[in-house]
Amino acid sequence: MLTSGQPANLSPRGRKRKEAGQRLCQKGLRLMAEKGIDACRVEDITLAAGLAKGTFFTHFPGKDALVAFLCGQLLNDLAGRVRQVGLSPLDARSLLAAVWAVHWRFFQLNPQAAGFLGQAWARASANQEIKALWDDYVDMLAQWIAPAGEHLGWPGERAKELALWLVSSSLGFFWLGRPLGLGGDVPPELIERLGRVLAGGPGK
Amino acid sequence: MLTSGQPANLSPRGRKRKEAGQRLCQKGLRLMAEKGIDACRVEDITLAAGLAKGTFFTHFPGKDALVAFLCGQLLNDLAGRVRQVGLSPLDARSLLAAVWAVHWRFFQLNPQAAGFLGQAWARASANQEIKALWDDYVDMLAQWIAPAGEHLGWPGERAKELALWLVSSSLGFFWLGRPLGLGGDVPPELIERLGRVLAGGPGK
Amino acid sequence: MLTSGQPANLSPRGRKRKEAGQRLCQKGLRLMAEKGIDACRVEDITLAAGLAKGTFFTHFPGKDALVAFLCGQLLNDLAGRVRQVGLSPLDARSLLAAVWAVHWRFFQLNPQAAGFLGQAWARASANQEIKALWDDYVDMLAQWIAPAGEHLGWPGERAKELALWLVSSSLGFFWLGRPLGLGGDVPPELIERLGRVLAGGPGK
Amino acid sequence: MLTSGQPANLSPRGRKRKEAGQRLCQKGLRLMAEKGIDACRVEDITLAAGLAKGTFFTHFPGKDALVAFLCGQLLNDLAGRVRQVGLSPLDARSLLAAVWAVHWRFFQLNPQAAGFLGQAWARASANQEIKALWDDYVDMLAQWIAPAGEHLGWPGERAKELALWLVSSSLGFFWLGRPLGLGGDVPPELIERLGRVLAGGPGK
DNA sequence: CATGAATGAGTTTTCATTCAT
DNA sequence: TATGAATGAAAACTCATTCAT
Repeated sequence: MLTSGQPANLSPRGRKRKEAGQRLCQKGLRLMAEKGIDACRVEDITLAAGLAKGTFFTHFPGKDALVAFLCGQLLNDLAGRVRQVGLSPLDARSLLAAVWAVHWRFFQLNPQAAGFLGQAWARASANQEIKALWDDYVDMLAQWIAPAGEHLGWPGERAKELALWLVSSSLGFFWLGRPLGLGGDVPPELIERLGRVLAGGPGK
Repeated sequence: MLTSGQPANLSPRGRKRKEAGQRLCQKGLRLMAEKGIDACRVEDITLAAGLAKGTFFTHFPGKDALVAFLCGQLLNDLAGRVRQVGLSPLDARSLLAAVWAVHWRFFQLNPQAAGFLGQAWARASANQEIKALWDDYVDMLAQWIAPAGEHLGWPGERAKELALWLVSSSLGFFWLGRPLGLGGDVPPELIERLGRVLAGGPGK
Repeated sequence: MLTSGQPANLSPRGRKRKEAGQRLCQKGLRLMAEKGIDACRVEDITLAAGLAKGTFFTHFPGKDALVAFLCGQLLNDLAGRVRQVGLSPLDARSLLAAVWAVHWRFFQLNPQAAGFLGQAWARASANQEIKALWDDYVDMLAQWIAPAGEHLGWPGERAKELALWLVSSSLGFFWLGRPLGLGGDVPPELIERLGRVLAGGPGK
Repeated sequence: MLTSGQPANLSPRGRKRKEAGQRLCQKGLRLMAEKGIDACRVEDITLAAGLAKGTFFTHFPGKDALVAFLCGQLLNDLAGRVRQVGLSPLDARSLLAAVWAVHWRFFQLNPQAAGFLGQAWARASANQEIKALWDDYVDMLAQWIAPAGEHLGWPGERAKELALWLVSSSLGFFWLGRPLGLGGDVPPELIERLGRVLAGGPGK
């Protein structure tokens, strides 16, 4: 696998191998997001990474494993950003808004992530590993925002739905929007207003 | 094709064929939504419809055609419901809220539709027909809601993004939520509150 | 089948059916010669003949049967022309030349026949009926020309080879030539000279 | 591809692969000539070559490619033999006779070649590559024999037809003859006489 | 470890033929 | 008899995965 604890003391050989694995991830993410997970062959990825087809299987047990690994990586990344939001004390509303904004910005700046996760999600029904990753992520998010939600009158036992709403409204927007050429350049002030307009809020 | 024009006098043979075509659509929608468009073989669909494999190709030129046809049908259905919203005069905020609610309810009651459209979307980059259908739908929606949006300070030239937001936030929720067992039973009052909480609106 | 003995007293229904069968043969010959026997679907033929697909099988037991029938028809036609040559008394050389010329002209004027027979031949190994038709034709021809051949010193037990030579050198020329755009307009005097030049004859 | 350039240092792996490719060609030629190009499945070929079905497609992009490759190989072989005829100075008549004899002997000794080329030809209308190969071959041959033809009174602008005649009268004979069991054992002296008898030449 | 040739299961699609109407 | 919908066998081709070198 690729997640090696120690950051240091790698033999030059080990370093090269690690770099190869990272290239596999990078190129794999890009190609799968662009061409579609199914339409992207293992060989496309290894070719882009400058490796031979067979080498792929020394890094991952199979194509599905790469998909799951990338899912985990992206969700991990997101989780880290969400955690940082919690470091600064915020009132309930601001917390939710901040969490939402984290997701929005992440997908706006990583259209590949939106494209990839959107597709990967379609496999959740067939692939237990992916489903579990998403489940865990939404769970974690729900625990984080549950207090804020309850403070605003959102029932605690429905926190998962609130979390799902935060994720899906941002991921969905960019996933559906990218192929249409929409979303990439929405100016910040409009983003803030999005929910308000929708909700019939004051709009200022 | 499956155009459901006149319910008029069909020979018993014609009726049978039409029913077969509808069964193909129904079962196709269900199976593709559940197992994934790619994972669902043509034979799975015909078997479920009680037909032989080859019969599929007398109804549709290929698998892609069924996917596109179903996309068109679902978006058409949605468009019809949106149009009905316009019949009763509403202020800007209520209009947007109503349009959003139409989408939300549609996907809540048709989880298959969410599952299917979510996946079909992944093929928009590769399948021009599907992309065009989506493009047209978002376009139509944008024109419908542009005045209301402008009334609330949302720039008219960004109406497509607003439309996308309305669609994606509802489709995304149910698409991501269903495999997790979320979304199906969210009570109406929470749904109304969703956007408000998110947007930091009054929330009460 | 299509070969009905009685030329007359056909009910109007019978006449129509006979005409349909002839249309099937005509269009079938043309389409198969043009597109290739395998590439030409049964439906292509019935469509061109203004009939429904299923009707084909009330005229012929299968596609192969049409191919064989057309083979037989064409070879029959050829045989008839060859027989006419025998009616006028000719010396040995002139007889052979005349028989060859009959074939040559037939294929020059019926490029479809050359195209069709050429392909049909490829099926002789798999289709006993076609093989038998050819075998019979060559046999018949061999008996016709054997005396003339022997008169010129060609051993009688090799008459089949002589017959084959007469047929193949004309059929081959037009079959290979047509797709290249060659052969259709070779002027008569060159045709006469063909064999002489090749054989090193006087050439005048 | 199968370019047989240098017989030089090939890794044992490369040698094995090359041999596999050659086996594919050999068996493919034989099977297609015998059973018919269309009736011969890719798997028939690979099985005969001791390989798995999929391996075929690592050597050739598809079945058509093998057909075209074999066409090219056979015509190349023929071309080489024709070129050798030109090395020894001959008068016009002898040159034409020699060129014809080269074709005749080639097809007599390689009945598979006749069977295969005959069929491959039927695909010239559909397959541009094959058509081009034949076109080039006839063109080349025409240029070679044009002077000799003109010397004997055959118009230079009709040299292609003369070339076609030389090829088709030999290829046609063996192609049509083999399934009938004719042609394989025609003694040399009869071969020489063939054209003379046909042409009404001296016949002795 | 890296390589890339070999594998073969799996999928779409075609089309001759059957048969109920 | 004519029709055309249904059938299902067959074939080409793809590609994840294995494994000898």
